[in-house]
Amino acid sequence: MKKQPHLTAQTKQNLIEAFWALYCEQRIEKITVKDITTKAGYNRGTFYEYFTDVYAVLEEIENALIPELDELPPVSLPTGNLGMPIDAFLALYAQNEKYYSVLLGDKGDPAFASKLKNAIKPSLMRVLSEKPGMNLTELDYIIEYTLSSMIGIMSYWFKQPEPLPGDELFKLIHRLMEQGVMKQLSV
Amino acid sequence: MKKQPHLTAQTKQNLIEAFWALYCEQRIEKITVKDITTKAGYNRGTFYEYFTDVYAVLEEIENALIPELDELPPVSLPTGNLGMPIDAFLALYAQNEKYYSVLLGDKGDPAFASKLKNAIKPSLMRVLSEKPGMNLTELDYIIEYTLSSMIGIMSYWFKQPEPLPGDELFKLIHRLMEQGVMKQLSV
DNA sequence: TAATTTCCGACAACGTGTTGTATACTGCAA
DNA sequence: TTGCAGTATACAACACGTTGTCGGAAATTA
Repeated sequence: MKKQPHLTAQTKQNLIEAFWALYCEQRIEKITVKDITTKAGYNRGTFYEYFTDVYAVLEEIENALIPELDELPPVSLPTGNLGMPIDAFLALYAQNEKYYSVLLGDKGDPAFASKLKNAIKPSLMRVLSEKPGMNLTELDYIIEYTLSSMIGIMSYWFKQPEPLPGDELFKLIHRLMEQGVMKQLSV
Repeated sequence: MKKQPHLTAQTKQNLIEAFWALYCEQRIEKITVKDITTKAGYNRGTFYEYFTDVYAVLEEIENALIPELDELPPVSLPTGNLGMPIDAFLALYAQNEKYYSVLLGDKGDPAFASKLKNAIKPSLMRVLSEKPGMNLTELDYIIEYTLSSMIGIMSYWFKQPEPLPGDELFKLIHRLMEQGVMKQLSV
C-alpha cells in the first residue's frame, strides 16, 4: 500500500502553520508541542510522527528560506562593474518578508542571520575576488560588513509602523554604499 | 537582625557565574535550574530566592552590559567634524568582549543587539541631527545601518580563529565608512 | 536565647518523548 | 462492484524529568 502523500503533507503543513502562528507571537522556548497540536487540531502524539521536537519545525522552515545557489541575487551590476546587488537583496527580502522579519527580529533566531549570510557569501566572494589585487581576507570582512548592514536596515525597515517608501530606502542604501556613511553625516 | 549582604551577594554571583558558564556552551532553552544550582553547589530551591526563572539571570547580565549614558562613546570626532566614533565602539566592544561575543553570537539573544542599538542611538541622534538640513527619518535609518554593520563586523571579528589585527580592522572600517563599500569592490 | 536570614527537601502540576492500539484508507481478488 | 487484508495515520496512556512553591531546618547575629 502506498503512502498517502496528500494527507500527510497536509498534516505536516497544518502543524507548521500552527507553529508559525505561535512563533510570530512568542519566543520558541515558550512554545509546547501541546500548543501546536491543539491549535492544529491533532493529538500531541501525532506531532512526533512528523518532527522530533519543536526546534525541528523551525529548522525546516528556515531551510526552506535559505536561498538556493540558483536563486541567489546576480552579482554583476548592469553596468558591468562589480558591486553589491542591492536591488536583488531587497527583492529577496521582500519576497520572504513575512518570515524574514520574524526570524531576524527580536524574538527570532540569532543563528538565522548567519545561515543567510553564509548562503549568500560564497557567490559574492567568487565574483568579487576577481578584482585584481583584491585581498581575500579583507574582502571577507567587507562582505560581512555589508550583509550585516543590509540585514540590519531591512529588518528595521519592516519593523517600522510607517516605513520609508521602498525606492527611497533603495536610494539611501545606494548612496551609503557608494559614498560611505561619513559623507552623509559630517558637515 | 541585619541581612547578610555579603553572603547573599556572593550566592547570587555564584549562580550568575554558573549560568554564564553554561550559557557559553549551549542555548538558553537547554539550561535548567537544576544545571545551574548543581554547578554552583546549591539546592534547586535556592535559585528561586534570587531569580524568578532562568531568563531573569540573562536579563540581569544583559542590563549590566548596556552602556549607561555617561559611558557612551563620545560622538564628536577629534577633528571637530561629526561622524561615527568608530574607535569608541571598538573600545566598548573590546571591554566587554567576553559577554558581547556570546550574546551577539549564534546561540545568543537576538534582542540584545536591539537593546544595544537603542541605548546608543539617542546620543548619536542628538549630536548628528545638528547638521543643517538633516532629515531625521533618514538619519535614523543611517544610524541603524551603521550600528548593524559595526555590530556585525565586530561579532564576526571575534569569531575568527585568526582575527585581523585590531588596527587593520579599524582602518578597514574607517575606509568603508568614509568611502563606501562599492569603491572597495568595483573595478 | 530569640529573631531572622539563608538554604534545603518535598509536593503537585506540567511538558516530554515513547509505545501500543484503534481507525481509516488503499489495492487487489473474487 | 464488493469484500478483505495490509498498512498508514492518528490517538491514549505511560514513565520520566523540570518547574515553581511550600514549610521547615540550619546558621547567623544581637
